[in-house]
Order: sequence, then C-alpha cells, then structure tokens
Amino acid sequence: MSNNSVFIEKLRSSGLRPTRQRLQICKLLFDRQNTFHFSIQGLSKMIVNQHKEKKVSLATVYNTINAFKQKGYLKEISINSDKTYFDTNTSNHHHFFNESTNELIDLDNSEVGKIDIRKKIPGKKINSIEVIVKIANSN
Amino acid sequence: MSNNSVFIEKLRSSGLRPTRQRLQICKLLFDRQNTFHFSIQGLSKMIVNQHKEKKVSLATVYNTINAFKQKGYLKEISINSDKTYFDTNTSNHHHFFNESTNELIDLDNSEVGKIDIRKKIPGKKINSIEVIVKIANSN
DNA sequence: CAATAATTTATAATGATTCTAAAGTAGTGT
DNA sequence: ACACTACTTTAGAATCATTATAAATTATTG
Ligand SMILES: [Mn+2]
Ligand SMILES: [Mn+2]
Ligand SMILES: [Zn+2]
Ligand SMILES: [Zn+2]
Repeated sequence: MSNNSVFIEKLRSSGLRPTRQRLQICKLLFDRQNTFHFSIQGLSKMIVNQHKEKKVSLATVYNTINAFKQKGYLKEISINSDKTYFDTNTSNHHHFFNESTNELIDLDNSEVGKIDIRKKIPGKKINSIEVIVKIANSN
Repeated sequence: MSNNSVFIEKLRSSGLRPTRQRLQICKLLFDRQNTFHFSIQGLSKMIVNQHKEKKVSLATVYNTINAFKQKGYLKEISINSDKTYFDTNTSNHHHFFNESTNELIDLDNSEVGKIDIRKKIPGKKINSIEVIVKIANSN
C-alpha cells in the first residue's frame, strides 16, 4: 500500500482534484502489485463490494476512467463489439483473449517476436501495432 | 456481374431463403471485384442509394449480416468500442486502421512476417491471431 | 462567513443492436 | 385457384453501454 500522495498526484496530473470518490477509484486501479484488465461494469462492482460509506455514481466512474485514459494512465482494449476493457498496464504489449472465459491475458512485448509490417502506407505514420491472440479450451 | 444463382446459393447455405431484400444485400456485398469493409450504417446507406422500389428494414439488414457472419462469409472487426466493421475478405489477414479517416486497409498475411508467439497457455488452442496497425497522417 | 468554482449525482438522451408481434409473402397439397 | 402453413419483413419497443444535463453538494478563496 503506497502513500496516498502517489494517488493524489495521479489525479492532479490527470486534471482531477483528489476527491473521496476519485481516490477510491484511483486506489482500486493502482494500489496493487500487478496490473490488471477491467470493464466499467466490473470496476463498478468492485466499488460496491468495498462497502464504503457512500456509493460512487456511474457518471463519476466514467469521467474518472476517461481522464486517466486521456492522460495515458490506462489503455483501452477492444476485443469485440460487446465489451470494452481497460488495462492498467500501459506498456507496449499484446493480449491473449480467452473466448471461453472472456478473459484477457497479457502477452509481453518480449513474448512476441518482432512484427514485420512489409506494406507501406505513404504519408502515414504508425501509431501502434497490436496483436490479439484468441484462444479457447483445446479439447 | 455473376449469375444470380451464386448469390442464391450463398443465402441458402447461410440458412436463408433468397428473398428480394436478402438478394439485394447479398449482391451489394459479394457482386463485386474486390472485397471491402463496411459498417451496418454504411451498408444501410448503400441500400438506400440504390433507390429500389422498396426499402429494406434495419432488422433485415442485421439479420442477414449476422447469418453471413455465422456462416463465415463475413468477418467482424473490432477497432474501438464505438465502431463495428464487417469484412467481405474472409481470408486470414490483418489491418491498418487509419485513425484520421476511420478507414480500414487490408494487410495481407503475406505482408506481415511470421508472428512468433512465445508464451504458451496450457490447455488452450489458438483460434486466431490478429494484428491491427493504427496509422495517422505523418506530418 | 460569503461568494465562487468544482464535483457528484440522478436522470435523461443517444446510438447501436436485438427483440417482438403483427402483417405480408411464399410454398405445399388439393 | 384455394386453403393452410411456414417463413419473412417490418415498425416499433426493449436493452445496454455511454454521454450529456442540470440541480444539489462540496470545496476553495477572499
Ligand atoms: Mn456482435
Ligand atoms: Mn470509447
Ligand atoms: Zn494488458
Ligand atoms: Zn480486411
């Protein structure tokens, strides 16, 4: 458990004042050992499960997550039209998507060989290269 | 312009009887030289622009596209939460996504070097590997 | 404390997609 | 053709995620 000031700074640098609600969200996301993937729905449930004095409205959850995304503290991952996931791992990396469980698993950049894009698009620059490996139970 | 029977068969094999509406959709998608990417909204506009006697309801468009997808005649591509695209190119291939224009461009399998996934997930099989290269104007 | 600015919240609006139920159309057997 | 049945289309409703709104609450400043 890090010092509160870390999270306060994270909010401030995202253009948000550190309020009770925002701090709760911020700690849920970043006060932990390992990065993780979540949906807004899942995050909302986590908030409810913490049984704090007051609830946090969905609007505040969305606003806070969007501010973090904007600032680059979160990545958004689109797997299919129905689900949007966010990732507290903002490093350059890829994903397995388990279609049986709807779970995301990180695929570190070092766990994928160099991706060789041989087609050029003149006048355009590459912003990102993302690999999604869809998996399922093998039996 | 191929023989109608090709499209009738495409519908039949998708479990759909060849009706006027479905044939119109089917030809829009497959009676052409090159494969292409589309959204439901875009496809609906194409249908309107054909000025046929009668309109085609959105429900029929969705139903028909979903049947083709199920059968494997269309691929669905998720780039971000807001937009779902379909692809009449069902071969194994990848995509550029132009973030300036929201356009998809095919990246043939042969235009990407072999993708080397070094991480194993025991008990799981790989269903697909998809690469999305996001691009934008370079200046 | 008073005045002001920022925040939270409930609720409404939006947009894509799916569902529903009624009306329309086609296929079958006579 | 006629009756009967099965399938299809359609408008509109329902759903769900997300964003917008506007009033109530809370924090900050003087
Ligand atoms: Mn879908
Ligand atoms: Mn988004
Ligand atoms: Zn990740
Ligand atoms: Zn394609």
